[in-house]
Amino acid sequence: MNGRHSGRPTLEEVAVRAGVGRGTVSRVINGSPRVSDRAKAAVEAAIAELGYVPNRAARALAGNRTDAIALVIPEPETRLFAEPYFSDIIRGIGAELADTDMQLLLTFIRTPKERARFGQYLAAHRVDGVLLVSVHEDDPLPDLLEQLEMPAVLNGRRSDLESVSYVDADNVGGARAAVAHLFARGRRTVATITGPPDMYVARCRLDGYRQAVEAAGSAGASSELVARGDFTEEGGRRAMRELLVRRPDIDAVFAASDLMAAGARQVLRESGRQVPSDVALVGFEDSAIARHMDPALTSVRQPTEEMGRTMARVLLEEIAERASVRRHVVLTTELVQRDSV
Amino acid sequence: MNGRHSGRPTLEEVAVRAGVGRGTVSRVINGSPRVSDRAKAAVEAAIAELGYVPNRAARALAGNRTDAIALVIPEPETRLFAEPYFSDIIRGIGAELADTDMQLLLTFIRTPKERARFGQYLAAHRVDGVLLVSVHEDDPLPDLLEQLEMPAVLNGRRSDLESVSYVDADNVGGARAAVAHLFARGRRTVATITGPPDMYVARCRLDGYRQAVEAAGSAGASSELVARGDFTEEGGRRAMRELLVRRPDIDAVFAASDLMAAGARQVLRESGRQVPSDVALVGFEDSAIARHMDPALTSVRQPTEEMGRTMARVLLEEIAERASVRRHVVLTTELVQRDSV
DNA sequence: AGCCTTAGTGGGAGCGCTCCCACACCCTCA
DNA sequence: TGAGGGTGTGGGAGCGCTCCCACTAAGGCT
Repeated sequence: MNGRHSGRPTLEEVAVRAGVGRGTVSRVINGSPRVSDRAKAAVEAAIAELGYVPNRAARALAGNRTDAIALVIPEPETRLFAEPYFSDIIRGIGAELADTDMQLLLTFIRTPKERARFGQYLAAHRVDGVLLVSVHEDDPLPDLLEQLEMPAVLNGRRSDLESVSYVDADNVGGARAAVAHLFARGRRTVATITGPPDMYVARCRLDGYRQAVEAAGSAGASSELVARGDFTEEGGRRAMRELLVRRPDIDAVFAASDLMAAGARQVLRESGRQVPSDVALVGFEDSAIARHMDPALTSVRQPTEEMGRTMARVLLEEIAERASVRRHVVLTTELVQRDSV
Repeated sequence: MNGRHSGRPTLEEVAVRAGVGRGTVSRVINGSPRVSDRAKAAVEAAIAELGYVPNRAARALAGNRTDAIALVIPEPETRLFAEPYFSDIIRGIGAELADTDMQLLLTFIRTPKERARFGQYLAAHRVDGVLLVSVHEDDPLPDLLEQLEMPAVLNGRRSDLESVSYVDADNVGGARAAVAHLFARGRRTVATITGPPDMYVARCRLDGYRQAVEAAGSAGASSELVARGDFTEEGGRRAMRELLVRRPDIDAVFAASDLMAAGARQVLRESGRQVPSDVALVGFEDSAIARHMDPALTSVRQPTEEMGRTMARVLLEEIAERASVRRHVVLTTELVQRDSV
């Protein structure tokens, strides 16, 4: 059944059926304006009658393109895959691609070997473009992409100076709003648990915290109130313990991720403090964890699905136009109020 | 830069460089045994020197295959995407595919239009095989796949009679173990909150519950102790309320999903009951929610990543051998004990 | 009327592979 | 010594498209 000639109609057969040439059928399929209405109608009828579907491989070979983009997920993040954050981004990407006939390739990069292989993929132009999630500051992939002139869009950026196109959330603004909210609720001693300082996103959230502290006219951002975490639950616990030692009088904590907030809450409870009556708590990301914490965690939501959509849209634009104009998009965040503050 | 001839070496160029014919190079690349060691070495050297990477499109066109498989995610489940369950499955699939040069295509099916389009994809043989997650009983896709003789593997099955290849977890055994554990801890009145009865997985978990109840020599599975949920948190709340009305003396609940367990716990707390002292609680899936509930939820873990790996492996086998031998794999589950029982 | 444009069209050439036939070449055996 | 089998090999013929050149027909201008 699966023989050499599978009986599927080809463009040539459509042409015969429609009584036109191969070129005309190709033009109709690709939406060229240089086709008469009569020919177009005939071709469309023939396509419908025959149930013709273009052969992707032939198209790719002849056209020197692939109609496929890769979504690259580096190893350290494959865990994060479980987060609504990622899945929403992917949903967004999928939604944006639905009307296209771009294919979405999922690519995990775990080992240096896989990284090298992916480099070859790129060099061999097996995809028309690349979507990169959660890039680290020292990730060489974006530079490789740029060098190969391969259209690419990052989710987040590596630094202020990011040159490759990216779509990011307003981390500074989100953090600022969260901390401002704590002050507005009458909290005075607002601490923060940061992400790893070598991650741009972590620095942004810390900046937001500092801005809010300053705006509140508080005694300036005392460095005693800043503890370093690493975006993990355990890191959140460690940082919280540290903060309680340094400043037992803390009455609010802004954690730069929900997971760290969860860790912090455990430590707070162990120390006999109630949330929110003794210490208010705000997280970042608005993940499932936030909703299911006790009390439910107030957190900063990023427009994740929209970010995914935007990433895809931006990439498609970059692929469409040959020239490589970089695009930088920053989407606003929103504070989701629950019971922890 | 991206011109017609991109300067990438072709198989022909490799042949010239190695001083052999095109056919020989092809044979080396495809691992044919009918090549002399001398020729093989020469070709491999030439490939390395030139940095040759086969052109996928040309290969697909000439070989009538695609070296790609699709992972299909139907709409109602795109939300579940956020669950570790899915992401682990995908991770497993990715891991298994890493050593292959199979590509993984992500395909969401949201609308009937998209479903139709995907049918065309299949008919046009744009993929070599299909991985299907969370199929519903009335899902026509598996039958379509079978009819098209397209290799396919389901995650879970539609019924006992499932004919298409599948990889499933031992839902019956997992549920049985969970409920047996409740009895072993001295609970007497063990209720269950089921999934929707039109889902095979829900029926399996209910079966497991019944088996354990019978084995415990309890007064048989009183239908009073079985409440119907729908795998959602709200469904869990509703079912729990119902159970408390029918049997206020319940001292344990087995929820067929963690999300329903979370809903149940809320209702239990509202009714003034403590978990686990008054009522013990067990979930299913071992999701992030389970770990972050208060108290942490004892739950049945499925070997999700292993399921993903197995799905990919089975699919690759099915693609490799032309004949369509169906494979049915059931992997064991494990009770993860936490604080809710 | 003659010329130039433009819209619309057909089909050759080629994209880079795999498949497979034909052809050496070597060894065996009678 | 010759027929009969392997092995290993080269290269023609496609796979189904897109690109582009050549061509026709219909109009617009002087």
